[in-house]
Amino acid sequence: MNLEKLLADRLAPAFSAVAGAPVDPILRRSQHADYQCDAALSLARRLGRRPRDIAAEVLGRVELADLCSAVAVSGPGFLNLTVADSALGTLLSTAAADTRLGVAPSAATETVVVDYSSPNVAKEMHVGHLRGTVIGDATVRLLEWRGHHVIKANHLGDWGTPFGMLIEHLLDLGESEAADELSVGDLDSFYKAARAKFDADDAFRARARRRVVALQRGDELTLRLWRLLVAESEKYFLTVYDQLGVLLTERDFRGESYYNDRLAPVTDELDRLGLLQESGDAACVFPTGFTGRDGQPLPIIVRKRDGGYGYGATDLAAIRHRTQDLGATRLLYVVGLPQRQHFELVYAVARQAGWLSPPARAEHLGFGSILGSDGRMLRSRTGDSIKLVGLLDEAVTRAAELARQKNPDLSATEVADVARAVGIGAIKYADLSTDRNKDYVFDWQRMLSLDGNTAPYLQYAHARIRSIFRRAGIERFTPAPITVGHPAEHALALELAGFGAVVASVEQTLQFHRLAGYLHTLATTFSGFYEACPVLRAEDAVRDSRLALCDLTARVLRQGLYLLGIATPDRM
RNA sequence: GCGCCCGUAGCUCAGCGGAUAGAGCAGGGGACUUCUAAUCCCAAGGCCGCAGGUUCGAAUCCUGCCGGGCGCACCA
Repeated sequence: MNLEKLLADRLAPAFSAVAGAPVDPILRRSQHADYQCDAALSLARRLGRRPRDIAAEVLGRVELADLCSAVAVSGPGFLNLTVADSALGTLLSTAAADTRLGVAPSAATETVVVDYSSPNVAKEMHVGHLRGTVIGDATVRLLEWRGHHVIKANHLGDWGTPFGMLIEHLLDLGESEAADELSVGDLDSFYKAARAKFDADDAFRARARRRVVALQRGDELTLRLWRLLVAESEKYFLTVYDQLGVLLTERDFRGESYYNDRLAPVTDELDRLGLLQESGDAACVFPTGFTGRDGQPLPIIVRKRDGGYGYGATDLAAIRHRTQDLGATRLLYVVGLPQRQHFELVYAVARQAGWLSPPARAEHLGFGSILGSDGRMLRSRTGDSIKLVGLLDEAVTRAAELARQKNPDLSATEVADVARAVGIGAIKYADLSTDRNKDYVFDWQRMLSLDGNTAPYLQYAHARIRSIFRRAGIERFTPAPITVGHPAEHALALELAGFGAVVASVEQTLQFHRLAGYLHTLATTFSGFYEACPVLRAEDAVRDSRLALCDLTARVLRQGLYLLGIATPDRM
């Protein structure tokens, strides 16, 4: 169901014939027609001809009679295309009969690793983990739907110097008490207590340092305690993921420690390649083209002065593993924007070492911060970071109030289901509906609003369509052929026919706000259609066709929201 | 000092080198014996941070400023 591609595939040869070379027929939606083609304008200079003449010649050659009811040269040389109702009807009838809604899997599927979420063991998940987890989840859903082999990599912070103090604190508390504290999700106070002792108590600090050494040496007792910390934390993270409704499971934890055995080989290989340099008693790689303060070259610290490996080494080992062992060709890192430079360095080193060569490539999917209404990073009144579970609970509570207030007919269980879908959906949608590079302002009022570009609005649009079928007493609907006639039907059909193009585009750019924007436009266009075109009150074939349009709209909304990780209740 | 991100309507944001810069919210006006008004329709609202440049054409590309945020060696 990629109408845009159908049109482009007809225009391209006509343009190529006129230009004598391959031409991209720059096609886009238009206010002046259904689609406009801008290629003649950009071609004018190259061909030394007037753009309107080029457009006219293309118009003479292009074969569009079956797809368009009108094609005309307009303005300085645009080609305005009006899609034929008959073509829309055929296209949508086919899509409606397809479980994939006419969106085929990607032509070139590949193995993709998505590195995201990545909380730290024995540390609370806070709002800072929200965006990474939500964007990563949407990335996984979309790429999987397009048929790629997607490997979820939850790069857990499960190794490093903090574990000395955490293990010593665990010993102070006693194993079972510590496990209790962690399993109920009180990670924050556990970590803070350890930290406080580390900062205040010299003897504790000394113990913690010895413990780190024991851990790195592979001391059995120490490792057992470390595993206890990791296991309890993972258990807790899984409850958060469950509440958030993301696809991450226990199989996706791939902590930093996973790469421990590979750090020495990676370092040796960098050395053999002549990339490793001693600098200030540390073993570093200085990729070309990066400078920091005072114009000094920027290093990736592979091995620290104390002999331990830096996180750069772990990141390099992970890249090598992902491309060489897992056979991945697309490496995605859903990590906050502040770490941009770090990843640029890592990718540069990996390329120089030959672990990241075409077609394999890495991409940092950075994202901005979540801000409070004061325009500063979202924090609690006391200035602490906000616990993610608290935020999610509040979303569900607020949504439950809303559901009870708006629809008193719902049963208690229905309210609970709707509240979860709407509350969690609202948070995710607020995140995914704006450009991920930008910071965004967290605002309960706005994200839970029933109108505007929000999850509740889209969920309502979906539920409203489902209610049409309930009212009609239709349990399982078999789509009838779709016939497009009324202008509002035409507008809706045109939107529906654009779903495939949006999905294909987001597959490349991973700009989920485009998908969100598409769904919002689809929902408002549907509302216009529903306002203008009677459905159940229409007669026979028209009624069946309109029901099919309704059904297809509901399914596209449902699938689109699913790709964003958002649930669509049948009733609201 | 070097680098990255951001600056578009009162607010929150779209805008992929092309026609008169678009939505939503708030504020103004209208439409309920309803196919769920949790909706829809109408009007209003803009030196696209500033200044140059490239181009037939710039919110979009380039350069330089201004403003906000964030990085820049042994934490991840």
